[in-house]
This record gives sequence, structure tokens and C-alpha cells, in this order.
Amino acid sequence: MPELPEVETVARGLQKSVAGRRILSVRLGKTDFIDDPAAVEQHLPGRQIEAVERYGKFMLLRLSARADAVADSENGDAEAASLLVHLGMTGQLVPCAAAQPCAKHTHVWFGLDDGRELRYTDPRRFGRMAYLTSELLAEELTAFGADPLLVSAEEFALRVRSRNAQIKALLLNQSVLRGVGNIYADESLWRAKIHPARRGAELSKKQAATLRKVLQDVLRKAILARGSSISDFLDAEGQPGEYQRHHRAYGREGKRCYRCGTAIRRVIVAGRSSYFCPKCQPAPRSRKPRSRNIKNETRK
DNA sequence: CTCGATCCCTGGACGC
DNA sequence: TGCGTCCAGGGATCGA
Repeated sequence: MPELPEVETVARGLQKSVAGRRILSVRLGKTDFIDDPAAVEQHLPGRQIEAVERYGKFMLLRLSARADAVADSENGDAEAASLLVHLGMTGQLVPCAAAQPCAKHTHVWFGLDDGRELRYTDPRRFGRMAYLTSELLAEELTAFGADPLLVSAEEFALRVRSRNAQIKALLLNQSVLRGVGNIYADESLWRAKIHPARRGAELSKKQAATLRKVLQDVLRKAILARGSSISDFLDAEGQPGEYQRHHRAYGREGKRCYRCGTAIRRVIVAGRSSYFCPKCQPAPRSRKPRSRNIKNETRK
């Protein structure tokens, strides 16, 4: 469930608490979510965490070159690199005292130069971790779309209105926009009064402009509230977020729409639970793939 | 290329 | 109390 606001919250917390620290050791448990576990074990010790940034739903730990690396060494340790971390559904990356008991499902321990440990915990292991050189990282990041907070109105409209897929699927597609997940897709569609099953190409320019605006507004406010804690999201300080109190659609099936009082409904769109107000967000006409006889097509 | 379906994984909620 | 079933959903993959 960590989406852009939650990842931003964690990244900011880690920037404060572990940027500047050096990684002294790496210990791994289960590794099926790590691209190349041996590379993580081999290349991280000795590197300093220079900064923690967010890219879409990823966190990037910017790593210094290894202090002891020989300039012409061929293993890449004389160059800066990054650790890419995706929290998946249930991932947490939290610094704590080394003596502190380990949470269940802790799979990675980074020993830091101040005696603490940065631990990665992830019960479902939907997350991802990868050690990447600058070159591989750049390549990796080309697969992703625009940052929803930075995208211009023109580019947003282009990315959405040129596609026939359902708007919900487009919002969730990380190669269209990077960082939007199920909660903030539903919240922004409710605010824009757009049904999740509408096609991208179906949106008017005005609707696209409205959707971009409310999406940015929702994401900014969610960041200020330190994200939404639905089940177990906690930030880098172990604090829950507050934005779930502001949800207008997500998780509100059967409850009354804040605008019109109609019961919020839940349907599956793009394979995901989608919450919407059937009155404020009118459904598109049911699609009859190949019938052109619209005139006589009255539905009983 | 585009789009939709399926699968991965575990914990928690719920029904009996 | 316990057992079975379903659901949560980001994203990789596959087939049409």
C-alpha cells in the first residue's frame, strides 16, 4: 500500500535519520525479492548513504564510492551507486538500535557506523531491492512515466487522452505516471467526479485538467499528513500516517458520499477494488464491442 | 503495441 | 477454539 505519499514520507524520514551514515555490514535472510543478493552483500559494505530520495514508489539510497576502492578497480566500487528499494505492499525500512529485537519477517540488516541497524521487513515480500550502478539505474528509471506532482497539464492530458484503457488502469500504470496506487487513484477520481471505468480517450480536456489538479492536491495533502495508514504502514520513525481520515471514497463501500449522500460502491476495475459514488461519478455506457446500431439499442 | 487476466505472498477478517 | 475461505494489491508475465 505504500504509494507516492507514503514512500515520500519514509524517504524524508530516512534522509534525516541515516543520510551521512556508512554501511559497515550486510546480513540477508530470505532474498527472493532481491535482484542480485550477492551484489548487495559484496558492494554495500564500506559505502556511505549520501542521500535518500524517492522516485515514483521507489526509494533510492545514493551510495558513495567505497572509500578503500582502488580507482581503476573493475568491480565498480570506486564509483557511486544506488540501492533501489520498493516497499511493495508490506515493506518497511527502519533504522533501530542493533540490540532491539527483530520484527518477524525481517530479511535484510544493514549495520551502520553509529551502531544502529537499518532493517528491511516485508511479510509478503512483494517489495524489491537492487544494487545498481549509475548506468544500470538510469536504464531502470527510463521505464517510468511522469512524476504526478511535476507533470504539466499538457503532458498529463496527452498521456491520458491518447489512451483507450480505463482511466483507473492508466492512473495505476507506472509507465504513465510514477507513484499513484489504488488509494490515491480512487480519491482523485472521486474528487474529479470521473468513473474509474471511463476510457482515457473519453475524457474531455477539462476533465483531464481537473483530474490532474485534484490528483496533485490529494498527493500534496497526503504528504503533509505523512501518508495513509490503512493496515500497517509506518514511516521511518515508526509513526502511522493520518491521511486515511481524509479519504472520501477508498474503503467506504456502503457509506454515504460526502457530496451527495449516495452509498459509495465498490467494483473491480483494472483488477483492483475501486470505490466510487454512482451518482457523482456516472458510469460510462456499457460497451457493446461491435454494435454500431446505436439508435435501436435501447436497454431494458 | 495495447490491454486484460493470472499469479506471487502472508496476515487478518469472517463464517461455521 | 479452530479450520477453511476470501481478500488486500504492486507489478511481472503471458496471451490475444
